[in-house]
Amino acid sequence: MRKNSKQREEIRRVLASTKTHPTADWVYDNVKQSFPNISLATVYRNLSLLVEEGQALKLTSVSGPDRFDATIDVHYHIACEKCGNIFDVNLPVIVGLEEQLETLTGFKVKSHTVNFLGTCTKCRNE
Amino acid sequence: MRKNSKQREEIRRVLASTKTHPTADWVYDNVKQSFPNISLATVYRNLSLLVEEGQALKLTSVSGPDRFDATIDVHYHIACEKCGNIFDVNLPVIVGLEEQLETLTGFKVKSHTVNFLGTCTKCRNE
DNA sequence: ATCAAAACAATAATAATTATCGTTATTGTT
DNA sequence: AACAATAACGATAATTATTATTGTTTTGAT
Repeated sequence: MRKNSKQREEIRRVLASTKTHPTADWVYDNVKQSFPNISLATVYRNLSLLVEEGQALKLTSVSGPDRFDATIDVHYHIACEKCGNIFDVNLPVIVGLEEQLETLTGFKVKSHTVNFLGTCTKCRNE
Repeated sequence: MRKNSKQREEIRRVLASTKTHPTADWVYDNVKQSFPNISLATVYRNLSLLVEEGQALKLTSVSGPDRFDATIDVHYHIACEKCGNIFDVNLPVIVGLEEQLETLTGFKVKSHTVNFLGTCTKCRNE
């Protein structure tokens, strides 16, 4: 049976407070403000729990640590090669893709992600 | 100035010989047949070089080590949650997406990937 | 209030990848 | 063909990211 904890609540809050798709380490640093003794392992443990429960997404990039996202409704991402930041993309979600793929392949398709790579507006002007 | 090496040539050959999107370790094991003394670091080093030169792609999955792909023309992937394998998807590449995104965001867009997650036909029937 | 189990902090362990370093191989130049 | 410069090598240490372990504390159902 799942039990609540102050720490998990705060991790959830910190993650939900940003759109920067932070790493576990970033969450750790921020949760420290209210829980100075929290352990990084606790942050990893709870981020995994949140992902497991469908309350957060784990993103994965070509290099660097995993990132987490409290926005769980389907949306796409673009990563900036230069600054490494990941941004949400406002494109409408492509519909019918998954069904098309199921018909085509016989797979059971659960989800899909679309990831763009490029240079963000800020980095272009530097 | 880049110099050739027998090892790099063999790594390239082994990677091109499969459609399984292997890990560095798998490539290492296979290259060992012709170069028993090769070092894993050499495999990593050369896979990175191939990626850098645009002769291979580095894929990234939600869990587990990075995977490499000698097929560089744009195509999409589907990962099986159960067996962990990654397969090529025969869907036509979506055109115009990147341009649309550039207009929308001011980003310079270089590439995009589409990754499906699901259960492959084989694992469904087990 | 009791008590089992869940969660914690601290930290060791593991997995994946990259860096270092002394040696070997490749390649342009004599 | 021999030479010199340096890229690449193999062995291995170091680093990074994440997960597992362990003894203690907190939670929540009874």
